[in-house]
Amino acid sequence: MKELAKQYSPKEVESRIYNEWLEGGYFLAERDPKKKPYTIMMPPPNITGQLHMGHALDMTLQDVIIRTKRMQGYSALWLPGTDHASIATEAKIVEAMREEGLTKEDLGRDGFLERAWKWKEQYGGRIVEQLKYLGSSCDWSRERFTLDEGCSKAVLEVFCKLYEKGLIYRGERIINWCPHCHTSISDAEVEFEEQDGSFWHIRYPFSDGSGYIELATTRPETLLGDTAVAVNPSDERYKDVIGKTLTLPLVGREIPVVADDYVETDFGTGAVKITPAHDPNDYEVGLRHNLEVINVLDESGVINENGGKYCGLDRYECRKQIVKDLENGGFLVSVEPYKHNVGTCYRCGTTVEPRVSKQWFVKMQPLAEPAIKAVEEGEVKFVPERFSKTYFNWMYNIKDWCISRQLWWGHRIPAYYCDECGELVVAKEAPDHCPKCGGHMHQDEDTLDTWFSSALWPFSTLGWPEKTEDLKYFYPTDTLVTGYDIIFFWVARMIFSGIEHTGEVPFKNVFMHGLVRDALGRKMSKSLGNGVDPVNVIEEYGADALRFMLSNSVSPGNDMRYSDDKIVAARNFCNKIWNAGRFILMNDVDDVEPDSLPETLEIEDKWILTQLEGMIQEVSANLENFELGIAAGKVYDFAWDVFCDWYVEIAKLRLNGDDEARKNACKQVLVYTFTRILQVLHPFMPFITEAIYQALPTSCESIMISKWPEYDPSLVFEADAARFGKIMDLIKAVRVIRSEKNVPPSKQLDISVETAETEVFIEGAEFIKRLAKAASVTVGSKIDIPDAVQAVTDSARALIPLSELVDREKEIARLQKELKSVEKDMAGLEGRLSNPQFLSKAPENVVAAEKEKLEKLSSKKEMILDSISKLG
RNA sequence: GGACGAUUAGCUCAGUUGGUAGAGCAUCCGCUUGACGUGCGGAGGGUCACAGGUUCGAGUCCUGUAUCGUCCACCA
Repeated sequence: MKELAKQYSPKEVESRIYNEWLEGGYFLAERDPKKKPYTIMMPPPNITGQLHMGHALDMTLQDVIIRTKRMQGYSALWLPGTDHASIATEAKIVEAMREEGLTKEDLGRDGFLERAWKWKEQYGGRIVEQLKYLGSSCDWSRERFTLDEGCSKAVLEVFCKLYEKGLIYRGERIINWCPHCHTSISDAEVEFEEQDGSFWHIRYPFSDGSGYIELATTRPETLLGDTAVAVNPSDERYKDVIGKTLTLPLVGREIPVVADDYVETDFGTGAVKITPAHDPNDYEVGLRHNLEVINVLDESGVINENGGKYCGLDRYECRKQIVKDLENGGFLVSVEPYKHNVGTCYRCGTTVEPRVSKQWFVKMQPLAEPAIKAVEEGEVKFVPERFSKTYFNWMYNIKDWCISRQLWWGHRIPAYYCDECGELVVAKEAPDHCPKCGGHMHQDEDTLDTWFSSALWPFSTLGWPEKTEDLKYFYPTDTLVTGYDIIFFWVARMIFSGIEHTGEVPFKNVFMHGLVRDALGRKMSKSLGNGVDPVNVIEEYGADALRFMLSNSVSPGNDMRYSDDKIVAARNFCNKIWNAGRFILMNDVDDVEPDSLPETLEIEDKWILTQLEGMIQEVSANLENFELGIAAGKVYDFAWDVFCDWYVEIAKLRLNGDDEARKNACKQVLVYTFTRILQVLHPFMPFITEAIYQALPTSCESIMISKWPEYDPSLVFEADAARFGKIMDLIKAVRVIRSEKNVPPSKQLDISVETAETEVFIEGAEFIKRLAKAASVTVGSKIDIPDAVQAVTDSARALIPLSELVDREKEIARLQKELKSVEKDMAGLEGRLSNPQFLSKAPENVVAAEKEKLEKLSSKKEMILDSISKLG
């Protein structure tokens, strides 16, 4: 007989079992032509990162799905990997270097990259190890890294292909510049944040001395780059000044007044200073009016030589100085406090500066169109569906994607320029010399946006652009699991990339989840210090508890809260399962034939099997529809309330009895049912279910490769289950009486059951004895016991002679109260059933169900009335 | 300015196609019950944010309002 400890201790089993899985090779996905593939690509965590609750949720959901599919007979591939996260990683390395007094330039590009790779070796493995603590069943043999050889090859291929098609171009545009990260960032990487600022009203004098124009700005320092003032052509106030010349205060530059529809007449003064180099709208105006573009900021946000005497001042220092000078010069009219949205860098939070510079872009329009269509036509489905709206909204208004970054850590842009003639060549391999003049060529200094390589993840990881066997078998993938926060960054870009480069959508389903917040609903963040480290939680409560807590409280697309209460509840559930297993094993089940049922099934067996089948059917459907939280809840209820609290308690009757045949039959049903509970629970709680499974008599060496239980209608016994339900109802009713009358469990009762269905309760007498603590159970169609307390159900009433406890008045009052509630329910039902509209319009089965309810209630009412009359 | 989400028991949240509300935790009562006190049995507690509408019937569908939250846009 195998024995388990009284309490489940995760630490003792988790690492052992994970290693067994690894050794068994169960995570490896084979290209089995007899099986259907099911593929999930893991959203690659950043190499710099540590596992946080968001990862834990994301990974748990993926593991639940992939484990289910694997058990369901699919060739299930969950491909893991990490992301080089160019900007985030480079920032961290630069920061570390700064503590040593080093800059990037000190090391040079090669030296820096060497250091970055070392960093990757050092920290890249950490998060992977943490994924293993969680129990993640990824195919580690296929682990990838966005900067590895294969992914880099895919990036080169894509870049060159898009360039040849004219979908990648280089040009001078206004882009978002992060003065802290020293790089351009894409529109998606800018986060807007409401800030308190000021609105400075300034007057720009006309050059001919005929007065001035008043305008307002939130960024006075950009005045240094002004090359015009714009007004709306239809604005009566400024009709006569269009075309006149102004003298830019402090600078003295002559700038024109131009007319442009972009200017709103009812905002501010109706006149706008135009700084083409440092504002996206102004840039557009500048293009329309052929204005000069004067860049006044350097890469750190410091005023450059174009700023004249302000050169060398930080942008905010300059702002103060300019305001002071404007005031002294009499140009400042007024200052008002002003709340406005300021763009910040999503990585470092620094206020971004729009800046004109030469960058590489992806032309989005032609790529977006088929990607929109794929979602519209349901080739890619969002779960929940509403996120497709977010997706469409972004895709319909898409702008070209700035992909060049002034960083070193990343895929270097495969563009080469001739030192002599400036000729540009884009090629996978560096050309020896200029094809035009034979001159020496040098490579573009910039690298690509990290999301450029992530966008290729679903196929670059399978070997694309080679037509590998893996690619043929596992692509397109099935489901992407990720948070709604990266729809733009990643999901959308994977969709158009997949379609463009492979001709197929990269995945069929996008299962979105929300954020894990703290117990108070706040975002977990470093600055708040409210983050909960999943590794600590695993150490304290076990990976299964964490996983179950996360999957039990998830609902698609919604945020969730982490709380200690929930994790404790999940831990307790683990313990419950553990002890159920322990109980079964204590009953000497080694010889039980696995996966078979006894020839003779008793009523409680038929009942539990009926319940089991229903649960299997529902949970399988819920999992199929990505309703993981509902699925987890159902297994929890079934395992705890149905199996442990009822079936196991009743099983003890046979297990403690002398009839060996019945004993063995009971063991068999116990093992059969519990094994299926473990299997259905396994995707959620892989470790504990494996530990118990291996101790049980089974036909498979590991639960994770065992066959998922399928709904078997031959094990559904509705009539028997209904009869058993009547017995349960009576037991519950007696328990209520016991509790209300404060009858201690040690006091055994003599219970008489009066019922029209005597055979049901004769069959259930033993159950009633055990679960309602009765010394004897007498069943009859007519029972007359004076001074009995009565427990009434739909189909029977239990009479309990408790003369010493019976206070007639109180008992009558109690019954009267119950009568009232029954009558209330009946009134509702009768009302409906006497409504001709209801009878004619409601579906038949609904009407029949209502009638049945009413019949039950009315017989219950009769019994209560009878009880009252007997007492009175 | 636009879009979306949330609003259900004291707290955290379920509620799958409309059939008169559920769980966990918390509270209260009882329990040395031969798996488990990380447990067992029982109880109390909700006019499902508000106002209309559709329907025989609405927590569930429609319209509007309020509060909170998120995303997008960015009027200088």
